[in-house]
Amino acid sequence: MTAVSFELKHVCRQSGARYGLVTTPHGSFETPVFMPVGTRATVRTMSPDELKTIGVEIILGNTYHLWMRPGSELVSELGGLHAFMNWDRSILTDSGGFQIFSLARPRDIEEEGVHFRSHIDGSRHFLTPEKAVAIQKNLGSDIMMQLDECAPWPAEETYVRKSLERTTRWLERSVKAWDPAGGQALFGIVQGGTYEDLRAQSAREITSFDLPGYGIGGLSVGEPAGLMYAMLETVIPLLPQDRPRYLMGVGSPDYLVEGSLRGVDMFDCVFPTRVGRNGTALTWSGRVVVRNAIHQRSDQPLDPDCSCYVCQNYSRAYLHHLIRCGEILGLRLLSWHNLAFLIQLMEAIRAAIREDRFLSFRQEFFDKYQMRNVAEPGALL
RNA sequence: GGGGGAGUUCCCGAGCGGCCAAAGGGGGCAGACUGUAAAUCUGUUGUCAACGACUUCGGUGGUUCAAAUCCACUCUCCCCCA
Repeated sequence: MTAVSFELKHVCRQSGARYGLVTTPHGSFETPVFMPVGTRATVRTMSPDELKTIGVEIILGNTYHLWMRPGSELVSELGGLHAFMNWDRSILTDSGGFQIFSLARPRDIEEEGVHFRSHIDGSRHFLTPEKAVAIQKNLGSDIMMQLDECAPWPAEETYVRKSLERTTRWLERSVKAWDPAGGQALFGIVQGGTYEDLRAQSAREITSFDLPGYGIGGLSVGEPAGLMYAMLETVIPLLPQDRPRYLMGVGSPDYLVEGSLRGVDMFDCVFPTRVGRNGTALTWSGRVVVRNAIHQRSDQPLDPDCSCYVCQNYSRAYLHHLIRCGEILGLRLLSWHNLAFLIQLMEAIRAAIREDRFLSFRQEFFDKYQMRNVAEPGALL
């Protein structure tokens, strides 16, 4: 019995998009799903109870950050990440692969692993595929990610090939370090930059390992959206139907719709929380920069069609004021709304897939969703 | 009444003959943010017919090729002594 299982429940007859169910030792959730990011054992500004109220069923933690502070042994000693942070639903932990991309320099990466300077105190550390598994074992997440190398964009083809092939070798080592009967799943990660042949090569190599799920990494790192969609169209047909596909680090509402259409089951992103802390709300009409002066006197909610606590209780004018003041409640309420909005969006996506009308839903969505900022509250009507 | 100090662009505050439309900060206006070194970062912030021109540094009048910067008078504020 594997720790994490996936059941493909329905394929939309109109679009081919998937609706499924993932079960972990900490519960089940329907897919496509959005997973809020809680890098340091907390989704910034949000309590676990609030996340539950919103309807969040799985969140992320980060291997690199929790390794640096407070340390994975300490988390283990206190009963694992679930107990430590008082979150009894599912947790997926990232391996530190993204930190290779954002923190390490190219020459710090070698075959054996990657050298890091702690961003906290500057101390030197060495992360290997085996160590990433060991740390995640201490954390006790439901889904562990392999240590991978996320190449930047743009990147030379030769570099991307070397990096994807190393990611495959790192997966082999990760699998050896992993105990499939230990209550935790391990996902491999497809890389390959924006080269179709390399993406296909990586997908074949990674899926040669029989795993509970597969991540698609190295996308949404600055490349045009069209390129990302093309890569998904290359990779996803090469992934097994009966395993969840996780598009790492995505994303914005439009990406979630387009990713779901192409067969992605799981998404995660810091976007809603970060952008919220910086004064932007996500709505059915597009992005609303509540920080902007135009909302100063608006008694309207962020989104009239949103059922979240924030939209039921606070005006744009008040949120504008809180953000302008730098008040903590402002950061919280915008994070809250943005997460709640994405959860509602995913619910709507799943419903449309189940009811075989996802292409229609997508059309309606983009008819209303402006890719640029929405200034006037009236534009919501 | 006597002595000393200060008035700078929305605010605070540098500048103390030319390289000054005037540092820096705040505030304002806008942009970015996608497996979180991000409650962060970036641009912009006198006017205009705008790679040039014009108006600004309490006021007025001077000195000088040239003044926010020097001189005279004047207005306002602060401190000390009586």
